[in-house]
Amino acid sequence: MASPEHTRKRILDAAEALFFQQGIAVTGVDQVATSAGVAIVTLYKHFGAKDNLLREVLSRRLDAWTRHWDAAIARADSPEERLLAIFEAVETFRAAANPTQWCCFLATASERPTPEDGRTDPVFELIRQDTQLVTERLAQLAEDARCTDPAAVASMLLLLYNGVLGSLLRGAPSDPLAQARKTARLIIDSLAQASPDQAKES
Amino acid sequence: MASPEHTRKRILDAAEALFFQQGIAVTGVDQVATSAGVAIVTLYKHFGAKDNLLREVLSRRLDAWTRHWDAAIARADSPEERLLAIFEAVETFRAAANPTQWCCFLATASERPTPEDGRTDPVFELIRQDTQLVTERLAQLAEDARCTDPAAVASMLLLLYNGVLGSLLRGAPSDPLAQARKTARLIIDSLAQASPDQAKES
DNA sequence: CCTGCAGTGTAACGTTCGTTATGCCGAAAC
DNA sequence: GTTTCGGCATAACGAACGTTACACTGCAGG
Repeated sequence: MASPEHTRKRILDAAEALFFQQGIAVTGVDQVATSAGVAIVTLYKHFGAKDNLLREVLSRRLDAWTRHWDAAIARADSPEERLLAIFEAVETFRAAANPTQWCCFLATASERPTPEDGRTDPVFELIRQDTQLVTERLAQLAEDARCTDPAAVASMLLLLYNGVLGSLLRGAPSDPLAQARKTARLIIDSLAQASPDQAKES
Repeated sequence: MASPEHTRKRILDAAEALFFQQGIAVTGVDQVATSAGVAIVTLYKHFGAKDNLLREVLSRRLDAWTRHWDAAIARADSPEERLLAIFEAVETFRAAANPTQWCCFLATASERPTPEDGRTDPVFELIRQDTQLVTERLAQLAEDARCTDPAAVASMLLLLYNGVLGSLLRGAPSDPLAQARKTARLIIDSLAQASPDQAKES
């Protein structure tokens, strides 16, 4: 009934849920173990330290998020829809995975001291990877959509994406994904094949 | 050299900076006291408990934010500009106050367990007040601007506002305020006195 | 049968944290 | 000159936390 990987997964699931529903620092290791139905010793056999556990949770999360976004892009059938796929991905991802308050990476960044220059923190490295993934992908998708100003479109969509995540945490607006999709369509329609004169301004 | 109120303010300033640059739970009371240049005993004489300190920091922050927003609205000279004033307020507020990573209220919500129904947490009450302030004000301003769908405009602007805050935390896009202003203008121009047919969809 | 593995329970250690008690100092007020 | 007030230093307590050690159980495979 308990293969090592299954135990591992249970611990990761419990940690993900607790860390990002109530906060990382405020969640004790024993609470994670109890919620996963394992002994504290078992948790430490698997992960060694709380920070490693957090790192593996975030790493798994980054993989899952990438796959969901990949799938959403693959389902879309036009460059414009592929730009909007990020919001589809948020929806399917939240439906499939352990529902957390909002974004695990931003939540971690929020309650963790930024490492002083020179120091390299593997957890912050994952946060950086997440930001890099979203930034570069949106830039690429905006280019593929032949926008007149791809960089501007990418920036605005990243702003909307961050807005969706922040809105999930705040609880308002209540339907951030719908609002983001509407706004994104507005942006794309205005800056995609729009007349070049109104695309020039700052 | 040290009036009681001055000492109080120094403690609040230090707490605000530390809490929201590196996280609340991760910041010890002694660290706040040291940073403020006061003794731990003095801090407890003034606030009694860490949670009260946090509450007063947030309360002061809500007041200051309200005032900055008021001023930005007063400076604007058209209904559309008054809708956009929230982004001006973010800018002047961040320039004037202790610069924090992002939004104190969302940061607090992120690392704090949501109180179970029935329980009433004064800190969460302040978070709720912040959300209520932003929501209601944007709705009112959208009405004043005679938008065809004021509720939709208010929701989108709240999404953008949350996007600005989240982007500040993420560090990308690098100029969230500029992106938000551009996007907001797009929204307002499209849904303000726009032709009623395209305002009906979804 | 015995070896090895995955997991459990208990207990403990060292640290940090929030909080409080005690006693002292310096300056302003009467 | 003494009282009062705001603040400081030290020390301590109890609780919680991250972490580890030790001894035990149950099960699979040779």
